[in-house]
Amino acid sequence: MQYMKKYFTEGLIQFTILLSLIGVRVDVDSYLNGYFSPLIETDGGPSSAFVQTPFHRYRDTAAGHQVHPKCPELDYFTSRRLLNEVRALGSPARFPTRLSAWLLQLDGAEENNGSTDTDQLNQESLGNEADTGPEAASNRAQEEVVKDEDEEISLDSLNQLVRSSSLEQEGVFSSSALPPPLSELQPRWQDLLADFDDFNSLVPLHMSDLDVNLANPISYNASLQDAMVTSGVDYTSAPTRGRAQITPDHGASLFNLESTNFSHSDTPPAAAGLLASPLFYLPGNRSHNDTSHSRVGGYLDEAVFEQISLLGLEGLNMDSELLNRMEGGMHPPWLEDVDSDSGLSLESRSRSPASTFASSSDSFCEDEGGATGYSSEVESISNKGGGCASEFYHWSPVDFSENIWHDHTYSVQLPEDHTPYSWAPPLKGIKEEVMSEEESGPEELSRDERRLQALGFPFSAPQIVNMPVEDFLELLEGRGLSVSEIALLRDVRRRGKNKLAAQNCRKRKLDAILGLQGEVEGLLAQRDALLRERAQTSKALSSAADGLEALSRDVLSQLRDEYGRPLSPEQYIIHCGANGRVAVRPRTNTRTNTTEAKNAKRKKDKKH
DNA sequence: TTATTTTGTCATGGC
DNA sequence: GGGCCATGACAAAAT
Repeated sequence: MQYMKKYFTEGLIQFTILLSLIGVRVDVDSYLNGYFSPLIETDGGPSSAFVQTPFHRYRDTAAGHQVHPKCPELDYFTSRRLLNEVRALGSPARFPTRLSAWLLQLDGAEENNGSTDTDQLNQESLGNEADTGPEAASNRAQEEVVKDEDEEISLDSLNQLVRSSSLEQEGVFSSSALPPPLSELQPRWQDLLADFDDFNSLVPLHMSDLDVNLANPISYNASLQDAMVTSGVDYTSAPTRGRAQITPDHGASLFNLESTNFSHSDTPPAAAGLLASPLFYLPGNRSHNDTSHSRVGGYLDEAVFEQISLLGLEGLNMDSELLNRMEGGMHPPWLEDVDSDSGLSLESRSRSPASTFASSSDSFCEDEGGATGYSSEVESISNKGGGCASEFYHWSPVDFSENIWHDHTYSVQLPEDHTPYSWAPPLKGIKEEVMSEEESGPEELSRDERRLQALGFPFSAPQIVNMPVEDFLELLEGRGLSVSEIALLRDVRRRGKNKLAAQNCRKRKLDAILGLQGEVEGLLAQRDALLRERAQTSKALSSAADGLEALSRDVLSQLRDEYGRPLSPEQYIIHCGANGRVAVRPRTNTRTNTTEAKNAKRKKDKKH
């Protein structure tokens, strides 16, 4: 099944290239990630990332520079975002200047946009290729070879040491038929012992190198990062692949190489070839402006005016102060503050309509099938034509169907695109929205959004959540809201913030688990390496001991006792004192049989 | 249909 | 004291 999928994917890519040749825009990346059909028009908006945290920025890539497929760095999405801003505020008629300017800028933006982003993207891609390409991999491989050579050198040195000692002994004692006097043997023994000192010094040096090598966390971190971004798509080659995503402007994400499983070896040329391919819309490429660009621009215009036409242009009785604040700049101060530590969606697709509303902290009921509880209260207030609720009730309710978020993917959003009023759904949400509109009608609203909508409150839940506390308190106090309304707003804010906090917490927990997993793997690898090192050292030491034993026997066989008889190795040993003097001493009872002791030691080592 | 995972929410504690 | 954040626990939705 995997092979079939692989072949199907490759075939799909080839088919996509053919479609691109004939001018059909295909979003392969989105298709391969299962967000929506590759041929469907991406109608939606920027990523759901309303606020961001560093880990969200780094979620999908080890280096943190990978462009997420949902990344709203496209003018098309920017335009949709502006549209959503207008819609979120109730009516475009409230901001005629801004809206007109925006609409007039569309054509200019079509011509001017995209090239810089794409240029930068390509440069980053090439830069990443240079940093993480096969050259870097080759360097890493060379480093590993050097490390291996170090180990081999250490072991070879040890073996040569033992062999040289033996050869030297043979040369010394075979050169003369008569046994040399002990005074002549002593320097030789000192040389041999000095060699053993060198041998001793070799082991800790080697072990320290081993520690350095094994303690190097880079490899573990890299694999961990790879594992973290591996989700259905093989990202294991990401570090060397670099960012080869081709992202033309206006949302026409033509190809995303990250969705294809290139191997380490063929990725750089493949990426370079694709970058240079006329199939991709590169900055300055004439075909870009002539084909996809204009076509997407046409889609944009159609979509924009279609959406505007759906908004309704009737006037709204907006609170003048709020209106002034919003008209003063489509980015109120509290909404500029959304670049916080979370890239999570505040809005979520509502749970089941039948989900129970069991919050004990507020007094609002589900407003389905006839508003009850708080909704009815709001309605009653508005019907009476008094109170703050009536003010908000005349607001054109925010079209929350366009603001349904269900981004559980911690998507990345570029800082320049985090316009707080843009509550367009992420791509996944787009898919759901498209499907829902075609099949089952508009998406259901979240519980809080339904309440806010029933209240006719001019702010969406994310706006309530992200506005500074000063503005929020001013909102609560300066509007003459009822206790239940204040409780609702407080609950909305509290739940929204806690939702983000929970998502951050879970992400941190996951990262911690993955980090610990990598650490455990690293420690296991280090343990294995140390065990291998110990075995090698023991083997070398045993060999050296054998050589020493042979040398001792050779020396003793050539020595004579006072009666002219050769010394028996079973009765005498050659002892080296601390001062370097070498002497022949009778064996003691505790050390009568070195062979047995040696064998016992070997058995003991084998057990380990 | 069931088991597992994901997500939202609440409660609690610390800052 | 209030707001915010982190986190465990629970329930419901999603897979």
